[in-house]
Amino acid sequence: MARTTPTPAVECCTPVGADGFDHADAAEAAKGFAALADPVRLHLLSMIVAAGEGGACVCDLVAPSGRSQPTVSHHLRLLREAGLVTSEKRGTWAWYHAVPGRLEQLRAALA
Amino acid sequence: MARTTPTPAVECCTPVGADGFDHADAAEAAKGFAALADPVRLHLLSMIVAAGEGGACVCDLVAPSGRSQPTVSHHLRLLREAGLVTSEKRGTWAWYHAVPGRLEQLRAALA
DNA sequence: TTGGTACATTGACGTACGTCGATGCCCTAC
DNA sequence: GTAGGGCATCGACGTACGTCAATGTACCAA
Repeated sequence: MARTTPTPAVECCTPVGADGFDHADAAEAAKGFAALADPVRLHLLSMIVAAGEGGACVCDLVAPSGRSQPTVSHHLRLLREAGLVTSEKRGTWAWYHAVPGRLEQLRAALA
Repeated sequence: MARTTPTPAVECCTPVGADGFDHADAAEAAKGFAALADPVRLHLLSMIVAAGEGGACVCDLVAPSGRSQPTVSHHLRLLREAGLVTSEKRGTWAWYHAVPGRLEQLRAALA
């Protein structure tokens, strides 16, 4: 805390009281941003978003990412756990879809 | 790469070619999001943004963050290195200002 | 000069992350 | 059933992160 100890001669400033963030909200938003804090995941997410309605197949995400298949699977899991994408298994292949609401939510946190 | 090895009977999907992200852009955006990937930094940034034109004094950021002064200093340094805030030393105190352009830039990356 | 205040830096510690090779599970084709 | 491909999980490794106590630096007041 500022100025709990003997105060210097001059006031430092007017305390900033209003912070728009609840602590729980901050933790929630931080998790979302953490999922975006890696170039590989941004790349994957951008491809999934670009795939639109139909979704994107993992088999077409591995090569462009330049990472091994297990690594891609790991990143997709993180994106899923952050609520940014959903996954669906269709026969042999796994399809990932973007969650626009979650993106919008994070964009709103940057106001 | 998908389908470099003998193809199964059915095509998996139509490859997603168009990803809006240049690799360099992705790395740049990832650094910005990494700076937002911590509740403490989100809290600090929100207070600095709320302080507006005048900026926020560090002495009023430490207590609300619930972290030690060195830890707050560390987080402020990361925010500064990510281009989200600037710092200015005025006499005894240090003032931090938000960089609205950088925030806008990251918000745009979520499109 | 001497003392105290504001902030940054350093060093250390535990933990989480990014990456890969190896392996396991499920589905499809034959 | 058998074989093979798609994807997730596991185990291991190096690195980066979040945190604090201790210390350093700059400034102000008496």
